[in-house]
Amino acid sequence: MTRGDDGAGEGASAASADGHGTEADYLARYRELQWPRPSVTVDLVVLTVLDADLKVLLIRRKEHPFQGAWALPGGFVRVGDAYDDRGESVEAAAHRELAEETGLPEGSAYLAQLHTFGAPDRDPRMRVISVAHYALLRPTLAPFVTAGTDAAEARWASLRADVDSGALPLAFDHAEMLAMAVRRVRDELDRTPVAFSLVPETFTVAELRGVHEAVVGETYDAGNFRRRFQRMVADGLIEEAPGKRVTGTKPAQVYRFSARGA
Amino acid sequence: MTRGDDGAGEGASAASADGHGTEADYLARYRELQWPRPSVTVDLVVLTVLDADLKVLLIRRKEHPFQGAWALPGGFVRVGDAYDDRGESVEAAAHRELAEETGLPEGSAYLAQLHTFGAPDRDPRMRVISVAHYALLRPTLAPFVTAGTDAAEARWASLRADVDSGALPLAFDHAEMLAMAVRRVRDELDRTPVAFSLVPETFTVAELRGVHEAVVGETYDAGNFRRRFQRMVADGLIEEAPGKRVTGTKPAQVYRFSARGA
DNA sequence: AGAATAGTGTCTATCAGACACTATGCA
DNA sequence: TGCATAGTGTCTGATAGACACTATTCT
Repeated sequence: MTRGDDGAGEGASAASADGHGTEADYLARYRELQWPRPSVTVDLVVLTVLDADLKVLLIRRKEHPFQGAWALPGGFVRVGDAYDDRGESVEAAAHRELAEETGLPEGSAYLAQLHTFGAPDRDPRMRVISVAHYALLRPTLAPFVTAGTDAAEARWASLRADVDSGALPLAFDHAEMLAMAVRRVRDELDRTPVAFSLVPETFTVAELRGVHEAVVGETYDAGNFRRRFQRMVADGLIEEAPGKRVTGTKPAQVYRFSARGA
Repeated sequence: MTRGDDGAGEGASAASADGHGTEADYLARYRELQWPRPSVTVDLVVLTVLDADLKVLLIRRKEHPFQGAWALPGGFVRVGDAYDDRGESVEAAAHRELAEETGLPEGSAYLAQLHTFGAPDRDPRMRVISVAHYALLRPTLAPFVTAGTDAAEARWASLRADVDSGALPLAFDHAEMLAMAVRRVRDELDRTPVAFSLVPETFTVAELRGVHEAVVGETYDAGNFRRRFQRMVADGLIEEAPGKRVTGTKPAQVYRFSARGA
């Protein structure tokens, strides 16, 4: 790049090409300058597993564009006036939106940044750059979600049955965001403890296996999966919890995630 | 979130609360509205391996703030007027900046998005959200880089000797970006073919091993690494290239990356 | 008693790590 | 000739996958 338009760098060289003067002087002069700026939003891929099926939270659009279509929840990052009031961080915006869209208190779900989508025409109204995030919600909390959404219609859509089939086409580039989120979660499933964000606080071996199967989309050998599970117990990643899970058959031991594990 | 400020969604509900009318009408009215927007930049963590040492490209800042400090190269994403002229995509901005900062033609390096940094005060001048990327450059191209950078002083800094030691403190939140980039590359090294972006077009077993060692920061058993290498040959990921690499001792077979591999 | 799931054992193939070793070209 | 590096062989332990099997509880 040429001098004068680097990122967080020398953007004010047109106002202060020599770079002299105090920093305070510099900042004061800096505000005189204005370049066009994009709107910045966060979009959320909120995932859970219900009925052994991977689900995503979708909102029905009431406005143009894509009126009536389904879309990922999201919202603008609040930037205040961008100078004296700087507004919220991107992370804070994502947490705030997640709480607002689900009606659940902040911290109810695992939330992480996914990817920033910045194609010039991704929103027909104007230039919008969106920082996509993914959130993993326990199935025990999922039923409470729609209640929290004010006005807008919301639903848990099945990835397999509703989205991949094309029955529910998504607005904007949200299909791409969703696909990337699923790919990411699949990838992290075997390398990070994300799976524990998709089961109840306490869970059985079969329940954890069910989450893996729903996310990856194929079945696992129950015996082999149990051995992996046992290793996690041995490593201190998982610990026994009191009680048994009563099903229609032999009750199963319940476990909980142990944060102090490897 | 509440109606009226969702991300790429219903931002115009204040102007068109009923959602009726044609989409064209809607877009026309939409432009009347303005909220404060952040500046958006791309920052680049450009990495290479020289002398068995992981290096990062740094630029010396000539302006406030952080005048005289070292920083990652970067620049604004061009958004045109954000309406009729939408400007470039974030990816295009990253590629453009990489070419401008290095003086190398586009496509000379592997480039991927890393993470978006959006703390409200990360730039003291104003609200700036930066989409950080990382780029992996072959060591054979690295020496040509500084020549391409106009005016600004640039250097290949050693991560170990210059940055981690604290000898070269970085401006803004660039240390965090750098740390995240290194973590990411380490992570991908064994799961993706990124290592092939850090060796010459043709390379020996020892050269590829050297890249792994420089990135991870520990030595590998030569014999064991060779077996991994051989498996990649067997899988078609790597193929023999003509010629031998002449060193001070026994010449070594050279190989090349084969894109059609697994 | 029978169904269904919880939970165990075993065999094989693959791979990482440790390490001893041979082969070859240059100084 | 000696040395440094290229390149090979072997052993062990950890793990994934396939699959057969036992144990326990509910209906």
